[in-house]
Amino acid sequence: MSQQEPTSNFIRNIIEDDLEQGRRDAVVTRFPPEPNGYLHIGHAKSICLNFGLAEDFKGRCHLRFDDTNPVKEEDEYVEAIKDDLRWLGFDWGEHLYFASNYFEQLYQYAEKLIEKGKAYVCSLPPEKIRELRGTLTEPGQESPYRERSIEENLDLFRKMREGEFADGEHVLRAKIDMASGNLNMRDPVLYRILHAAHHRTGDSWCIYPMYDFAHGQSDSIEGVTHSICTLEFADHRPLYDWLVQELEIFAPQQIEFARLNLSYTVMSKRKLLQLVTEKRVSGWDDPRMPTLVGMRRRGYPPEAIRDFCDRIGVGKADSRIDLSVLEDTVREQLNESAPRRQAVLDPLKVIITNLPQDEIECSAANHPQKPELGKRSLPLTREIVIERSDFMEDPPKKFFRLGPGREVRLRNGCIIRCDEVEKNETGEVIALHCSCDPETFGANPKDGRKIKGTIHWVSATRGAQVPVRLYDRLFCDENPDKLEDFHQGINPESLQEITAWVEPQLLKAEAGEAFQFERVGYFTADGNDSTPGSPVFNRTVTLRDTWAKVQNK
RNA sequence: UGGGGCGUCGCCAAGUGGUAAGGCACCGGAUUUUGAUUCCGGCAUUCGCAGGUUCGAACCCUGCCGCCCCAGCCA
Repeated sequence: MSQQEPTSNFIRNIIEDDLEQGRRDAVVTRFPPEPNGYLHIGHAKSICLNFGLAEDFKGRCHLRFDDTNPVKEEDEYVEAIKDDLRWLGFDWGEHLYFASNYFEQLYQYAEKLIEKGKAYVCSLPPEKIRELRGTLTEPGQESPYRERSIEENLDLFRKMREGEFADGEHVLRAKIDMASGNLNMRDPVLYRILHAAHHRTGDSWCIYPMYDFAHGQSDSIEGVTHSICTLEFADHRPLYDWLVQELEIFAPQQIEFARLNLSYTVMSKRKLLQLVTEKRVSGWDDPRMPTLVGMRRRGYPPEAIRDFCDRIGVGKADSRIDLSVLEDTVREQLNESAPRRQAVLDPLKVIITNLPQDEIECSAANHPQKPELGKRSLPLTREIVIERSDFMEDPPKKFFRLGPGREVRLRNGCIIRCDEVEKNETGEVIALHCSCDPETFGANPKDGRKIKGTIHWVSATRGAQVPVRLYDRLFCDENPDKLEDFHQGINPESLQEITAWVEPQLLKAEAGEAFQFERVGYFTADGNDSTPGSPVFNRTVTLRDTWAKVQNK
């Protein structure tokens, strides 16, 4: 992968400047997922950014679960997220944290705020709070409970903690400015009552801090210097800074960047969850999903995803990256690492009428550009199958494949000529009768004739048939998010299940192993459905196909 | 109409007053027992628009235009 200097971005510039000016003497970042769902490629951008920055500036990056909402979070997700992170290749070392570990500290911070007269218990019902918040253009109105005494606030807040009230009865609010143009500053709710068991703290608490009262303080407690988040939190920064200042604690700097959007896919957890619950896909790890588990199952190497995150850059402009960028990184990675094999997706029988022996052992390189990866043998028999699309009865001049009377090279084998086309009653071509030139195994024709085309094949008697899933983009609309209903953009042909012919070697494929099926694409043995001796292949990505491009003109 | 953010090639993105990096895509052409890979070459006289400052502006100033986000006791 690219060893050159990472391209600069505004966050790097800020950090470099902070270091040079002496505002900071170390770099501490963090990746703060909420354990309420699976990670997707958008999270990968944030992960690569945070861990990458820490690595480049010789600092550290924490993994902190932002678990302040017990009704949505589960331990199962914590483990899944850790697993994804490790798979991507990142290591948080000893720095695994949970916002819930700070609940007591956070509570003390809240009392401090009350004591400073900067927070109060508000007993308005939710609807009333919303009503008094005002609108985008009109200022809000102050809560009638805003001027409660410090003593009363403290007493009420302590009783909230003790469980003396029901959910929603009271709330702790910051006392800031109901007329602020920034809605987040209109006395935001800091704590709410929630009689719910938390995945880590169990029933110890019945009041839980809101995001705004947990995130910045958690950053502060951990000594995070640069708290990097997405653009929609920019409006929260004044509150983040206000809390840090009023609490008189270490001040991290929040920096916002634009979240990732990928063409032909949706990224919101809500929509992804919908795809799963509505059974439009087989699960969070369906190979068509933009989730990390899905991409892993599809066969995308983690290196490719990291390379992708490097290539797309970091900025503040809304953008949508073309899927081809991701596919390119996947191909680049797999081209290097995947052993080559032969497989036929859509078979057409070929009978080699004059093959000198029943079976000939052909030697094939596992990777033509890397002889060190060795060779394997490939059985060539009188009956083989080739790709239907490699034959045309009435081919155009530039078709370098098989046609009546035409010659073509069998990859890793010899040259054959199509002598006869066999059809059934309906006129469908069912087999080709060909003759071979036995002199051309591993050699060019003696008479100097040039054979332009090479096609792949599989022995019809020695090859095997295995299930293959051809995946395509989940959406045919470039930006499903802007559709009235994103379901309208779903690609009805995103999955095609077929039975393909593969060379004998492929039966030994192990779950997760990736291959290039020559001239077709990269395929990975499915991690869930493959069993020893009977792999199931997922098409990870096709090969570039300039011939298809020419044809479409 | 309040607050915040953004506008550099089809899609991303460097650039921070000295005369437009790079990647993807696209278009040639060479090599090739994968129409793959690899390799060469092409691809913004111009930076949302209009003025201004300057010897000189994508970068500074002014004014417009357009797009995104915010009214959860979600994160």
